[in-house]
Amino acid sequence: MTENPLNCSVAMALGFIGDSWSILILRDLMMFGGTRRFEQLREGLGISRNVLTERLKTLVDQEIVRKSPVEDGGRRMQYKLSRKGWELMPILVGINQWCERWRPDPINSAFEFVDAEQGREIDVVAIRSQDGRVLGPPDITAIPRTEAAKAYFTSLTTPRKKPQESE
Amino acid sequence: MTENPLNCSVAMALGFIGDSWSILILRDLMMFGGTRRFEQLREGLGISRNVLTERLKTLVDQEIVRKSPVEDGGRRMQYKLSRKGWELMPILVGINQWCERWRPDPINSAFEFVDAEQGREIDVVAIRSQDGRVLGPPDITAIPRTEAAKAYFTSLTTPRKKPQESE
DNA sequence: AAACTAAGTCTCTTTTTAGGACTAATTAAA
DNA sequence: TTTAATTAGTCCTAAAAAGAGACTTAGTTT
Repeated sequence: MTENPLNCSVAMALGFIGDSWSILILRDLMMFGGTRRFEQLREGLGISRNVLTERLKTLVDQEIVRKSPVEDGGRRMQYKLSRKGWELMPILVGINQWCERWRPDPINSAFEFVDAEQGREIDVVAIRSQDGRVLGPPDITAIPRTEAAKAYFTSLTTPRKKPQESE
Repeated sequence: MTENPLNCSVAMALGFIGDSWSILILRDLMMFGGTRRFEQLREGLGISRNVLTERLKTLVDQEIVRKSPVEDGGRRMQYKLSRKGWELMPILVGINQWCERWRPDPINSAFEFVDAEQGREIDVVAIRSQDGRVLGPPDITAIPRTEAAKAYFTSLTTPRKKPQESE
């Protein structure tokens, strides 16, 4: 991926989590309490070492994951989700729920996230209004905040030159 | 990406939305009411034609996006989010909110999603219990549902052979 | 009818990924 | 305490994917 004219947060985030491995690394970390070691991740995901090395480096750079020796001064390393990393969990759970909802076969999912307290099901990850109503597509609008974003809206909304509405 | 030992929904989904372009294509579609045309997407995103063609094909295959001629029988095409596609919106909004929360600079984001009714701010996309409490990391547990997932848990939790706890 | 445009396709180059072999520093075992 | 194994990588090569841009073709405008 090169440059994106509208350099929004999403585009930025996708710079470091917008590949399938990074999200799966985070999934594995979350599934196992937030901490895993290099070889566990590699074996679990079936990712090649060089790519895992590179992905972890990026995640550490972004402070999504922290790297530290298992014992002080040792060479064994562990990778641990930071708070910032943990806060991506709604995304993961959201993807998981979306898949469940739309998968063609009704077999159960490999894993499920539950409310730890008594193992109860969690609610659906959704967009809500301030007063708690779940909002669907027509209820949500994207509004541009920066000049660049406004330009993005106006310059590209008309597919063909139709400058007749000049008022 | 090749195979992933734990073939969970997330891994599956990342097979078709786990690259940065697909998500950005969806972002653009969502920003513009759900419908865009090839050239608008290409120009807006700065993606090369061949890659856009390929991405759209995958999204159409997955029924996340629908392709249809602008006029019946015409060659001008439009790409339109399906319901399945729209339901990825919480993911997008979640990523956007996460970015806002963790960005180092306090400049405003390029765009923002708002409650269309009176343009009010929306609530944070979060994981909630059935009774509406926002759940944080320690309150959520991943539980394996399939045999494969259970194996994934047990086979990989111990980094080294420590078979002394054989009971 | 001529010019233009939209939505691709094709080709070539560069960048990423996959798959392994190899390595240095520990750690564990005998 | 010497020897064997393991961990967390690096390095190399082949294969796949992405990027840039020229070219195509049928439908649209002028």
